[in-house]
Amino acid sequence: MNLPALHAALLGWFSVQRRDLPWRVTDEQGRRDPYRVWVSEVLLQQTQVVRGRVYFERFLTAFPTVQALASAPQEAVLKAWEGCGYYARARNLHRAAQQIVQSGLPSTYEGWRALPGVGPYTAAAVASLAFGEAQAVLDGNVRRVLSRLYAVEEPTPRWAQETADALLDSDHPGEWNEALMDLGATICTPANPRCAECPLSAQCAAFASGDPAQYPAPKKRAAVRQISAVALLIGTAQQAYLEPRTGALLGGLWGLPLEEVGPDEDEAAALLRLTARLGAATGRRLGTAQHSMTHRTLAVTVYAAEADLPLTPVVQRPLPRLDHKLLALDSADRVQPALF
DNA sequence: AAGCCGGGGTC
DNA sequence: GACCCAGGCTT
Repeated sequence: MNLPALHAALLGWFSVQRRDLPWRVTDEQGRRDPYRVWVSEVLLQQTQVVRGRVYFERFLTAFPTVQALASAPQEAVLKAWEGCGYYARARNLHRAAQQIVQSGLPSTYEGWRALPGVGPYTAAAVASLAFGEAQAVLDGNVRRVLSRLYAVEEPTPRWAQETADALLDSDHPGEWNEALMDLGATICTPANPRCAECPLSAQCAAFASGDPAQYPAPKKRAAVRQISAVALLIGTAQQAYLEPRTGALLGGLWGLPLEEVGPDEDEAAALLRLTARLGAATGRRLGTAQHSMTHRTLAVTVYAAEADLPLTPVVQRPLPRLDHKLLALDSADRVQPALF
């Protein structure tokens, strides 16, 4: 591989085709705010740029500085993250902000890597983009570009990182990293890559093979589980009894009280468990909502219920999309006597 | 190394 | 429905 030619080709393309993104703004000296870079990188973990962009604006408005983030309640941080998924990212971001206020802002790869929620990718991205350190990022885009460049169908993590390290333009590490990712996102796409517009096609083994899209081979994925559950709406879609969710799944968020329908169980049994736990009286059936997550498909049936429990305004709590769907079953066709 | 963690875009 | 997305943490 001719490295100088590779660097010149990609950086030349990037100088013209780079995407204009809010976390790429620089000051008069051409420096970026490390806080903005860090927030954007965490937001973009397993999240596409178009969506990350919306949440970035929302998040930076709520927490313009690392001090503002550190001093906010965790629930406010999760509220700004509501609907974005992978909520451990928000909890870790919050914890890391508090560590930064205590111990100072890291300026090296190793320093960033030590913070919660900052892995090899994010540490390399912040170190190179905000501090000019020569660290190569390896994300899904880079993995795919390298897989094609060398026609390696099943790149191991080790091979991919070593190859990314070897190709890095140490004189322009931040630019190089972003250029490689932009190429993967806009030209070297998973399906139907636009090789005719690619600045690296002349050096690309997958292009030479005639079927670049076969690289890399698809990853094997875990089977999706089907889950049924029942939930109670005590109150209204605007003002309801909500429970905090704990554990890995949706931890830190709130939602309607919910019970899973066991494999050898009918819905009535789960409903009985739920009403017994809360001392609630079941009302009418409001409907069933379907919700799919990466690893499971949920069918949740919601019942109206009465109980002597505190109601809180829904807008005050961070709720996952699932619970917004459940609340939407309390639809306009339901008469709300309190309003009349 | 493999599972788990959301939600949505795209083909 | 399959596959993916500027991944990281836990086991």
